[in-house]
Amino acid sequence: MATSTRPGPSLLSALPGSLATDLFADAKPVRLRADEVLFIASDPGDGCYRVEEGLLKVTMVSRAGSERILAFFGPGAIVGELSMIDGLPRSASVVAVRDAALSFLSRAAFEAFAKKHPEVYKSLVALLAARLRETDTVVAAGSFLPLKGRVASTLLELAENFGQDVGAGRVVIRQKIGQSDIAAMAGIARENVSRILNDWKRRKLVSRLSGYYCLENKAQLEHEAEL
Amino acid sequence: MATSTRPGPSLLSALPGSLATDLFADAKPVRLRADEVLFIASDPGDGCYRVEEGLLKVTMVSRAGSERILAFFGPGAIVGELSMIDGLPRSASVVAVRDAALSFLSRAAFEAFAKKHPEVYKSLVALLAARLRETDTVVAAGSFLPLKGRVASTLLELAENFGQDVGAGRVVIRQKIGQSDIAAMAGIARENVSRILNDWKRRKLVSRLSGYYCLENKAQLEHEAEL
DNA sequence: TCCGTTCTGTGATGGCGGTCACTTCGCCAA
DNA sequence: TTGGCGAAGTGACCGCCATCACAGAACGGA
Repeated sequence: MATSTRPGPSLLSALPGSLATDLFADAKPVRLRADEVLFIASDPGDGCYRVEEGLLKVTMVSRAGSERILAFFGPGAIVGELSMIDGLPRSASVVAVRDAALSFLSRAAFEAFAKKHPEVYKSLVALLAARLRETDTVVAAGSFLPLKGRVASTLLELAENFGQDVGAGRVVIRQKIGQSDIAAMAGIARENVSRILNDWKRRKLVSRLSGYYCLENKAQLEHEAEL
Repeated sequence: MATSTRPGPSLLSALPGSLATDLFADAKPVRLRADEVLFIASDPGDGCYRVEEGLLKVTMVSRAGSERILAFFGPGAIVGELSMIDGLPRSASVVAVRDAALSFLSRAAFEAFAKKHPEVYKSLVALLAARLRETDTVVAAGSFLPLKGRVASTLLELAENFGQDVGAGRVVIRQKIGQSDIAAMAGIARENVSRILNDWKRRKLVSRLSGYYCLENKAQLEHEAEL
């Protein structure tokens, strides 16, 4: 029943309905307040979480303190699966952007479940494959695109995950994302995001409706994001 | 026989011995000459290859023609698994750096095998997880490190895959890799690789023995590569 | 051994984009 | 309304690094 929220919450994260339900059936609930840290890179860790509600960000932080956001994850998404799989320390940090509720699944629980339902591996493999594709395009964007291109690319990624189509190719990003977050995703300075976004507002490529960014002309943005 | 070269060819790519042998038991052999293209990004594709001998590089190429090398793969490595998994177009291009021999495994063959031996999924998952970790550190390096750091990071990655320890912390990279390739891996200009490498030669951090780069002081390089 | 071709070394130059320093806006709470 | 505070806008500056332009080195045939 109702396996998918209509716009498709994210190819990058969700497991197919019934499987996920069973897998997390008796996972331990975890709550986070806004800005609370779930874990940081290099922490030991051997389980993953499913986001039930709220919003998380996955980041890498430099010694100097600047952060690069690898992804935002909303309801349905899985985080922390790498350490669950290989038992190594967490590869990145995860922080709640706003209050969030999660379910924790230990490696042991996962393996027990997987023994009975080997199909989960298929889903896991699909999930990892999708992440790998996404990360590869991030590397490519960082290598080839100038500022504008990277911002365009970032907006499109957000639209992919949180976008709601509202006709005529217009897409609203249904999460409050600030410029500094966009900057941290694109890996550029916040000031430049401001400049670029304004330019695009004037040229009617994007707009802002009560705090939410809206892509007015997705096609044009895709063109900007081309390698 | 001889499934493994002694130093452990690469955490990032190989499957555990017996499994791999069986899985690729009747895979179709493929041969490539140096510089020949196996496939390019966006090609359709639904199978993967195991490198039997030779050397491949995985790259993203921009419209403008510049390339970013995501990885080099030698014997034992698996390439093209993403399309095998999800059936989508190839996410990157693969080119033979020198003459190479591969085994091709179709998606169908893989799935048939996986039905009988669900353990392969575990290996696949481990493989993908390792790749994801690697890619994440590439993103981080690109975000935070200055030129030197990225070169250091690149050399260490090469050492990881192709390094042979020769005592006293010295590691030789047992593949002929030119400066332009290092540059393309680090995502910087070739000229700067030259400058940096010379600086390091003077300071005895690296050396070159008949065409092979050698890390004389791995610890110091790791320090350069720190976020 | 000689030559061509492909790699490597090095300076000069310029531009993209980061940083700094503010100002202005928008939102909420008193 | 009115402060207050964080987010967003904008200009000026400046440094890192890509680019350009060659000069050597090295290597691999003929």
